[in-house]
Amino acid sequence: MVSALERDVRERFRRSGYTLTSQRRAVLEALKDFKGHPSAEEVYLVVKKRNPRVALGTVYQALSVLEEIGLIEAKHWSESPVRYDLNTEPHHDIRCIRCGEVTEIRGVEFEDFAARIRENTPYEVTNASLVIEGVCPNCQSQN
Amino acid sequence: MVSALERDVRERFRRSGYTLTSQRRAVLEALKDFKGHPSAEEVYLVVKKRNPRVALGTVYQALSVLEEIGLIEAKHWSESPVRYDLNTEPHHDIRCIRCGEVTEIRGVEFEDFAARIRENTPYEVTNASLVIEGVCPNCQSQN
DNA sequence: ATCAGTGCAAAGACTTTGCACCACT
DNA sequence: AGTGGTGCAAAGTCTTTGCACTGAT
Repeated sequence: MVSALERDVRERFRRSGYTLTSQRRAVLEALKDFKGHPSAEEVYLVVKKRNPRVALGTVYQALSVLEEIGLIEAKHWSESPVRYDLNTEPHHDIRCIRCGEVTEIRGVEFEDFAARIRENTPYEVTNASLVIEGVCPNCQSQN
Repeated sequence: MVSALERDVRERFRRSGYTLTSQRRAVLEALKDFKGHPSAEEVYLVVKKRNPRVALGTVYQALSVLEEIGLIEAKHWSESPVRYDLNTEPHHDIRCIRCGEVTEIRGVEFEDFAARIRENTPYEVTNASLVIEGVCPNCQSQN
């Protein structure tokens, strides 16, 4: 059976005009398998295991295409490298500023809030996301 | 008369243990004067006009100290350089992905939302902020 | 044959670091 | 004289770019 995600992937590539290449698919697979929010470098390492010929530059390019067509989301936390995740259910993540662990936050509804933003600006909003950082329970106890 | 901000500045430096040097003050002044959200480089250019001997590295260091003690806020939009603003009234900014213009969004209340976040995670939240991007009216009309 | 996509290396942008010097205790 | 801060340059990290090559229409 072809999954809904699979159909969505093909559909988005078709509409965008970009080609669904094996490298781009591999990046998507790597993101699917990766627990947490890998950086481009981390995605690259996973992808390279299966196909050692892929270049880091290609992974960057693939991530940028996948983000552009809405299949993945880029997270800009305050430490440097951009991290990515599959754009499935809307959800929010918090990242520990000590150890870097990323955890999902449940029970917080963002959509009404995003709607309010759209009502209150003449901009055409393309991205409204949360950056949440803190200290995880584990690191708190190590004080 | 010594302004409230001025008192706050001294107080925060005192509590933090950092020294309120002329360079750090100059960075703060530059941020006060700058309309919009300057990058470290832009702050540096302003500061250098008054004191040509300051180094870019010092500006980076000063910004990092000022952020740490809560006097300024760092904004991580999706294009690369971090941009800063004075941490005065809570407010939200949207940045045009075409021209880079930053505009304040009014009429959106974040505090209840932030409280919900705190309730729904075991992390000690140190930073919860919004990244909002879009296309400004001016750039929309240039399509 | 064409043309988007790729691999590779080199360049680029932004930021941090190391270290000698400085200024204030 | 000791300690945190500074100026400067060099190094570092993350990302993009140029270009020749490849692979699918």
